[in-house]
Amino acid sequence: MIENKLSTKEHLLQTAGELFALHGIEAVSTRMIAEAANVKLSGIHYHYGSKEKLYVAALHHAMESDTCANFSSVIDENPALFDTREGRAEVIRTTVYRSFYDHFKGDAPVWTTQLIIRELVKPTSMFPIFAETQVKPDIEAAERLYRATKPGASDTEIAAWVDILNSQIFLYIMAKNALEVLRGEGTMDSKFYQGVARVVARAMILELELPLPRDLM
Amino acid sequence: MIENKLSTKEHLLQTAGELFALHGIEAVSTRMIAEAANVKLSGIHYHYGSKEKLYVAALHHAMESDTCANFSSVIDENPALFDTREGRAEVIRTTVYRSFYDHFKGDAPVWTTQLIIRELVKPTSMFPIFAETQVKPDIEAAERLYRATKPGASDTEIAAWVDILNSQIFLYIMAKNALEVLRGEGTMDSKFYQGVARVVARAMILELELPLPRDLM
DNA sequence: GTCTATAGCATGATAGAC
DNA sequence: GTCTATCATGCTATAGAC
Repeated sequence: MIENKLSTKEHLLQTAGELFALHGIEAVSTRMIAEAANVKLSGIHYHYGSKEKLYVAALHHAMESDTCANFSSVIDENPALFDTREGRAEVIRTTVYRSFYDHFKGDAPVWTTQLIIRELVKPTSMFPIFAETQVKPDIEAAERLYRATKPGASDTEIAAWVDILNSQIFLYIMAKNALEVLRGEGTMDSKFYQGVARVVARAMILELELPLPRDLM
Repeated sequence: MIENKLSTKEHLLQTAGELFALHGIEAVSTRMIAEAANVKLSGIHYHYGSKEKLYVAALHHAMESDTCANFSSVIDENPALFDTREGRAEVIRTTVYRSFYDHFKGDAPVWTTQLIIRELVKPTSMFPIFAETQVKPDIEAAERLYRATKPGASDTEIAAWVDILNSQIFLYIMAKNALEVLRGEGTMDSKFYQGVARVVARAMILELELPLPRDLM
């Protein structure tokens, strides 16, 4: 494959990104990255200057290539759904199902989303950018959706409601290993996440007192 | 205060436990611990042998002194509630409210529970003990509760349902700093957690199609 | 751009006096 | 039990030949 020939710099970014996502920035040494990428240690500093700049570059790349669904993107796709109670329930169902699918599709976990999620545990200087471009639009869309049904809802109420979805994705990404030990090896498969999406969608729709779509009854 | 005079060994355990809970084991050096505890570096190795053994001792202490409510403890306290639909809804409400209260009470976050939660992200050799003594009883109690209402429920369905509660606690402990940046400094207070408990309890009760207690309507 | 060599520092752990 | 060294190792980063 001719396309497989990444430049040394791109190759380093990919390799480092995977390692950072898997173990966290502090647990990954430049020597580990160099060995995994089959590049000499000094190559990292030649191409990126420092370990931290390499991390920033990897996170930047991850944020740019992230296309996971959220309330904002689903509503933008079909704004008319917003106008009826049935439509808003459908928005919730679609957002939940697509979120789980996008985060956990395929056998290999997507390192780009893992890396982004890690910013929540130990925010770096990049976190404000992530918050502004990715998180804020999602939260604002969810607020509009919630208040379209319950106009007097408080910020706390809405935050807690959105976090039903976000926290579960966060848990399954951050604690995947432990949960597999707990519930059995190989149990965290795509069928599991599909079942989870169903329960989460039901819970969020019912909490907002919207009508359940037929396939969730 | 005479009672305040902990032995050097106990004092080290407390100090190290707080630091491990706050920053994670890898980000805390033995020198940091020694300085914070006002003990010489060699004292750590004299009393505990190694950094890892100190961590194990701190985690062991945390697990022993953990008394956070869960489905198992709430049901044991009043088994009669199990028999009616209204009672089971009450069990859920109580478990959710107490869980949030126990994990986030007071101004100072409880380092013992934080330390335990961290085992989920990077499980150590202690994790199987934690899973067996703390997690399994809770999960089994939740399974009985769920199947008492929906006898044909799958393991996945129940796991997803229990994780509505567990994941939210996990998120608020692991990502507290980031969420405060996102939602405003000082917004993650006890009033916030109370509001969250209400939403989570409503969602879990409604998802299981049980009747809402009056104060959650 | 890629290599070898090494500087400069922080880490976990130990030895031995008191 | 507590102190002051000190060791061995691994880390990030740099210098300079090719």
